[in-house]
Amino acid sequence: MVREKTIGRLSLYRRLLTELQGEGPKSVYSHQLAARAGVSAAQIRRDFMILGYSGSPAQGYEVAKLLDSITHFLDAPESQGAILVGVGNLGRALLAYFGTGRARLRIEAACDNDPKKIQRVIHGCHCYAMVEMPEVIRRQSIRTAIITVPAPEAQAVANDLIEAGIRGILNFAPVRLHVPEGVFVENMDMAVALEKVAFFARQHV
Amino acid sequence: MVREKTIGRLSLYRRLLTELQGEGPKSVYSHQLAARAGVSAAQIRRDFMILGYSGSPAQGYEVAKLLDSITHFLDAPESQGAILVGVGNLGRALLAYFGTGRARLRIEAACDNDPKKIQRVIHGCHCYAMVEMPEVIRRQSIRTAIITVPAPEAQAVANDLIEAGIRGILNFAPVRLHVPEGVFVENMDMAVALEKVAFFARQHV
DNA sequence: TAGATTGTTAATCGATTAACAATC
DNA sequence: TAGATTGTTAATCGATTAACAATC
Repeated sequence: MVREKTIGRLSLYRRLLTELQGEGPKSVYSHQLAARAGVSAAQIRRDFMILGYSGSPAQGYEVAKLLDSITHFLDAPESQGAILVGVGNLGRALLAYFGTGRARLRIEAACDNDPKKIQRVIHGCHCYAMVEMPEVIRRQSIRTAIITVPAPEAQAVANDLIEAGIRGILNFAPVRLHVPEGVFVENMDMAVALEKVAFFARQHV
Repeated sequence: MVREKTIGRLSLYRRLLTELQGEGPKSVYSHQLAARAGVSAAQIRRDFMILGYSGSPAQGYEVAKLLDSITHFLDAPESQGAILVGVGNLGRALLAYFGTGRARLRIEAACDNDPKKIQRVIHGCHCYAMVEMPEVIRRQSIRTAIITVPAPEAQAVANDLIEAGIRGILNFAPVRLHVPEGVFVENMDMAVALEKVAFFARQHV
């Protein structure tokens, strides 16, 4: 079983390597990537072990081959889409953010229950009514969802999503979701994050 | 030295306890809070040890006293504000999110270099020009910042913020910031988070 | 008392780092 | 070769959980 943190780092390495590729160099040493990623060189070499691609002591790692290996490891064979539920301020911001094309994962559909939003295209993404959600998920075989609804609605939305076949949730609502075994939830709790930052800002004189 | 994760959990407990208080009960057992927080009861008892408030085997923890202890531990004696840099889609969404009053920490000022935004009030928050930033930070003695500028600008913005006295940064730009010792950075890397979710959504059949 | 929960230590678990022979 | 880097194991570090006497 691959660990959560490793996957996060691989995703980060991929972005850094893509940037690096634009700058010219064909190969890279672990310590060079380490400096950019804010991670130890040993950690990086260790992470790369699971990719099945080896570097050489002389040249380090070939950027292109490394990128291929990471992509092969991280991405689905077929392209994979996500659905966003809750087209409020934050939801719209995320549609704009992931709609830029930089992102590897496309948000293929959005849902809301505000009649003013339903059947409109917002930041390039079609907004469906909540009742249409299960059908959209099944039709486009979506497995990943982003929850940006208000806290009191989040659990109900999560239940419906899982019922419709979603197996991974990026949750922006400030609630801990209860989900069955086999469903992965990543919480982006911005209030907690900001309080943490404020706390440590105060510690460091 | 208190650990990062502990602070995050305490912040979460506080929110859950505030909700609980609204529902009536005067006291709570560790295992009840555990169920809501998605954390083990032992972990919770361990976290509470640092607060200096003890529960009783008979009644558990008094909700009101527990809240007081957490607030005393987490919050600054004087109220503390934050500054947000980069009033794009995400920046505006965060101004709306933290402007609702639910949040304990107020965003007291925003900055951007778009003339259309400067000197306007956005979601209740005044937007200053970037050149005014250091003065605003010093005048209002702000120590916490939120970065929502595009990736290429993030490091330069961070440097200016730190120069002006910021000691904690909540970073939404997809870059690892290089900061001197004594400055705390929390990265909210949404692209990495979504890729992680998509990966594990695929694992769990 | 009997039973459940607390505070706290010891044991476990997992993740990171250090180290080093093998390699180019 | 000499020197630096790789893949990989062993050692370290830290965080979580289990356990249990003390308490109500």
